[in-house]
This record gives sequence, structure tokens and C-alpha cells, in this order.
Amino acid sequence: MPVDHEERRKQIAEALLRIADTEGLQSASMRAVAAEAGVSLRLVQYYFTTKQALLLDALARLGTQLQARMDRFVRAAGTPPTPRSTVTAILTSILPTDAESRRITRTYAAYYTLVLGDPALEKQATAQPDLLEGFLARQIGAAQESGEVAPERDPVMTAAGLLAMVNGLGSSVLGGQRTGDAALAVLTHHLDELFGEPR
Amino acid sequence: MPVDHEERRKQIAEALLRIADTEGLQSASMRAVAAEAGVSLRLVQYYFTTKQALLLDALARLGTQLQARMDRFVRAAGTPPTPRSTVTAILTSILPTDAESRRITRTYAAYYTLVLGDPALEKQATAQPDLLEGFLARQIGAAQESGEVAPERDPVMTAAGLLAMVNGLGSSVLGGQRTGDAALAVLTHHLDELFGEPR
DNA sequence: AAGGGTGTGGTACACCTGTACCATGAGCAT
DNA sequence: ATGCTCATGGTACAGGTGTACCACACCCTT
Repeated sequence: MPVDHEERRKQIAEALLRIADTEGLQSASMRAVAAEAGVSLRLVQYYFTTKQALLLDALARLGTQLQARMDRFVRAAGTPPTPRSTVTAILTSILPTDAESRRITRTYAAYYTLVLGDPALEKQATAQPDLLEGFLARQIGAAQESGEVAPERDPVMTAAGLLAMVNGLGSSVLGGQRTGDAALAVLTHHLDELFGEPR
Repeated sequence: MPVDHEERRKQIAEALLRIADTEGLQSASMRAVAAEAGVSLRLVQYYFTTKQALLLDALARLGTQLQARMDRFVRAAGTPPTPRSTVTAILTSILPTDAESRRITRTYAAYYTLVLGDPALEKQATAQPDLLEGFLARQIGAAQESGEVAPERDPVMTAAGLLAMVNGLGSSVLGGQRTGDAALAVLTHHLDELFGEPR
């Protein structure tokens, strides 16, 4: 058995994600995934016994991709990293402004309806935002100590608000209500207001 | 034909919305809707020729319900209405904090995936937020002129940010990441920060 | 050389989906 | 009374769904 299981699983899971991105999860039948991945239906069943398992694995991979993108953005944000550059990097990395972020955001959106109502998926999907929110809150707290952010702001509330705003902005972009650049402008306006003026 | 068409349509559409709320739209088959409404499958077909039509009509009704709720909140906000009370009323009315708003938010969420990718639904769903955003922006602008809001804030950006934040907060509540009260606390914190302190 | 697990293919099965079709009362106009 | 349109019921049909089952070829171990 010289086949690399992980490789095949990745190949199939990413086919699922591709379909979720372009046509939505409702079009991601086992057969469609198999065709997209260029394998037989049986193989999809073989590597992921059930559809639920495939969905869950693909969602985890999507999370990893987003994490990698955020890391990349944070690293590219500037040396030395300041709280402001870090927060800005993370939040802008989530916004659907380029091809990759649009893809990721759309795919997450495709999962959204599915996640509600399925506690198994729910746990998987809420763990990451919780950590992220705490991290952002700490960054804002640090910015407060260095005087960049007004002391009367509550770091936890502010972090939660910013993250929710980015989420909402992302939705509005996907819904065609706003362009990605417009959403970015809204975000930067609020960041400018939170930290000192322009930069 | 002494039957009231509008009444029957309402009965059926609301059955659809009830299913969308409790089990998601993927469980809202024509048969399920018929059963929920207590009518035959044929009748659902009769009053809404196609499923698409039923979905669209129900979505419009949902929009009307939300609009009614917002109106109610705004009227109850206080006399005379101030920009702050109006903005607060509208935004809190959207947040899933009580049974009705939870129902409305959940049902909108159920539509979310469907709306993306279907331009027909998209137009119907983005018209309302656009108007709302403009209205909020004007309220904030008025608050600026009376000195309640700092003049360096951009009303349009601020309105867009707040609305997006409320949207995102709603999602996090539905996802079980936060309680409705916690979301409300985040919102009021930001409103307090936007307008003068507490009240 | 034999055997057994592993990877793969094809296919069948039971079920659910939206929609189309046929039929039948009931009230009203002629 | 005789039609006619409206409102309703039942059911059939074609297609797609996830999953289960059967078969076979390979390679590694014994």
C-alpha cells in the first residue's frame, strides 16, 4: 500500500472545499466531490467513511488555511511587531479583499448554515474565534499600556466588537452589498479611530 | 371560492419560516412545509407554483416582520426621539436577545447560504440593509450637529461598522459563542463610546 | 507458493426531492 | 339544470442522495 493516505484525504477534502466555494455545500454531493477530485465515488467513501466525516475534515483544513494566512499576514506586518500592526494584520487578513480571502470567506459562509444546529461542527468552529478574540484583547490591552489606545476602552469588548464587525463586513461583501475595498475602508476607519490618528 | 388567498399563503409561508427557524432550510421540503401548515402537498403547489416562489415570498414576509419589530422598538425608544435612542433601538432590535429576535435572526441565517449565489434573492435581501445603513448614517450625522458625536467620525463609515458589528454579534450568538446579553453588552459599550458617556 | 490485508472499481438499494398529471367536489352564471 | 372556473386531494415520475455490498488486483508477509 504505497499510497499516501493523507495525500488522498487532502486531495478529496480540497475538492469538497472547492465545490463549497464555487457552488455551495448543497451541491457538494459525494459524487460531485468524487468527480471534482478525479476519483471514484467508492474512494471518497473509503477515505471518509461518511459524509459527515468528510465535511468535518474539510472544515478543519479550512481552519488551518485561514490560520496560515493570518500567520503570514502577521509576520509580514512589520518588524518589530506592534499591537496596532498585529491587530490590523489579523483583521484585514480575514476580510475578503483578495482571491484567497474571498475563497476562504465564501467557503466558511457555505458552512455557516450547516454549523448552526450541528453541535459537533459548532464546537469545532467556535474554538478558533474564541482564542482569536482573547489574543486580540491582549494586544489591545498592551496598546493601552503603551498609550496608543485610550484607557477607558474595555479591551475584551473592543476586541469582540472588532471581530464581529469584520465578520459582518465580510458577509456584506459576499452578499454583494459592498466591495472588498469598501469594507477595508470601514475597518481602517475604525482602527484609526481606536488607535491614534492615521499612523 | 370564499377562501382568502392571502390568508392561505401566509399560513403556508409562515410554516416554511417556522421550519427554517427550527430545523434549517435544508429540512424545508415542500412536503415538510405542507405537513407543518396542515395542508396537502398539492395546496402548497397551488398557492406557490414553485419552491423558489415560496422561498422568496417567505423571505419577504420575514423582512416585513423584522421591519415591524424595528418600528416598534423605535417608537418605544422614547419621546421625543433622539438620534441616540433611535440608533440604539434599531441596533438592539436586530440583536438576538429575546425569543422573537432569536427567531428572526435564526431564520435569516437559514436563508444566508441560499441568498449567496442566487442573484434574485440577493437583490431582495440587500435592499433593506442598504436603506437601513443610510438611515443610521443620517441619524449619526444629526447627532454630530448637536454635538453628541465627535465631528471627526465619518457617519457613513460609522453606520456601516455598527451594522456590520451587530450582524457579526448576531452570528456569534447563534453559533453559541456568546449569549445574547453578552452581545448586547458589547454593542452598548461601543454605543457609549460613540455617543457621550453612559447617558 | 500461499494467503491476507489494502486499495480500488462498479453497482445496487432505499429514500427523498420538486414537479406534473388526473380527478373531483362546490359554488356561481347562464 | 348545465356548464365553468376555483379549490383541493391523491399520486406518479424522473432524478438525485448517502450508504452498503460484491468483486478483484496488488504487494507484503509467512
